[in-house]
Amino acid sequence: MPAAQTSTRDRIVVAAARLIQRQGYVGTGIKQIAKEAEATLGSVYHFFPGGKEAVAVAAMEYGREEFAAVLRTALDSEDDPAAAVEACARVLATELRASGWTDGCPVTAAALETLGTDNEIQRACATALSAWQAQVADKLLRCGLPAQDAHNLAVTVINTLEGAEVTAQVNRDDTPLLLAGRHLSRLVASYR
Amino acid sequence: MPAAQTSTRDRIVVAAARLIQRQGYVGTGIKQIAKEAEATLGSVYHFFPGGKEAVAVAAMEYGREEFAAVLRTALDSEDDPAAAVEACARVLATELRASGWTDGCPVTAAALETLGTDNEIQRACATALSAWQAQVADKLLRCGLPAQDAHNLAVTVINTLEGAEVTAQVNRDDTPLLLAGRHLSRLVASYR
DNA sequence: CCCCCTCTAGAACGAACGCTCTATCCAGAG
DNA sequence: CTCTGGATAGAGCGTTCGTTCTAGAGGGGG
Repeated sequence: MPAAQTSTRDRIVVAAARLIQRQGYVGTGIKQIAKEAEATLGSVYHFFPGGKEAVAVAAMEYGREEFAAVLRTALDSEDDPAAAVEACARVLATELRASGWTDGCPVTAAALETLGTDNEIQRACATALSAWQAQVADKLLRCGLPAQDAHNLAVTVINTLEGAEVTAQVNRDDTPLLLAGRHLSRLVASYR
Repeated sequence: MPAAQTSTRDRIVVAAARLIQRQGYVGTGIKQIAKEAEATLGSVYHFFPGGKEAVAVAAMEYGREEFAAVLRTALDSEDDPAAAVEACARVLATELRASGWTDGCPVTAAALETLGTDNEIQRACATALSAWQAQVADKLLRCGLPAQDAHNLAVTVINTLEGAEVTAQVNRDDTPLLLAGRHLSRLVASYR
């Protein structure tokens, strides 16, 4: 019984989330997940009879909540909506750099790999993106922006952060994220 | 000698580019590339002794030029820089929809899958992103924007389009791209 | 004519894949 | 104590992976 304290199931989900975030869905093997989680193959299939796809769905949900928490903290750290959006970009930049540029968006890679397949993973990724957009929209609404503007802006805010994060990872440089923060901040301010 | 007219090498590169764009680098097999290109495994390794990675690098370069051509046409279709940027988003939306939401950015998936590996594929992806940014920056410069603003904006323009395209693919809906166009247009206009 | 070189063709290899299966462990119920 | 069922453990299945290798097809120069 290694790596006690946390349940085996949780360790599997966390390990899967981290590995898929870094190597994608196809590039991550079930055996690798088991090894990283200090579990065995039998345990993985015990908790996830649906196999690799079921593990990935659980991992996407975990990643969604993890990222949502980061977003919430950043959004709540500033009263002004423009400043709040910029804070999100700053936090992402800090965390990405701290991870050695490896831990980007937890769902993008898996989403792109499973595009044509109409599966549960796609749905989980879409749900995550919607949830994050809703968080930003909620903040903008509470700051008094018109409903339509708030929802539209929230979509672009998340999308720009996603794109900037990818570029930051590829270049191993957080400038794209910081620029995204500055530009998004200016954009949001222009709607006040 | 099936599928004449085009050289075997070119068919391999084009097929690889399309497959990697849709399924990622890891998810695309060498044998699948050969089959799709109507070539044999021997031909693939004849033209690309470097193996799968060499094929992928050539595919990334092809994708870079293909996307650059689309970008060039869109940017040249409008005089006003804000309108030009919005035209890019519109063209991407049209093409993405026409492909059945499968043909997104030709390098993002491969870039994310090979993040920690410090290989040629990473370099090819970074080069592609830089090239596209340079095209946008050039347009903004020619429209009279200050050099610093033009270069910074170009980074965010490409990143936002990338992120919006991913969301559009996941949701099978081009709204994210159209919103990106509107917001980027407004952002660019605010720097005039 | 033959030689040679580019390109095509696909069998075969070891490794890794997702998954199934049986066996074992062990805490708690009776 | 025995019994039971959730949890753990990993060998082994068939398949596919990237790669290597040998063999042949085809055509221009000696």
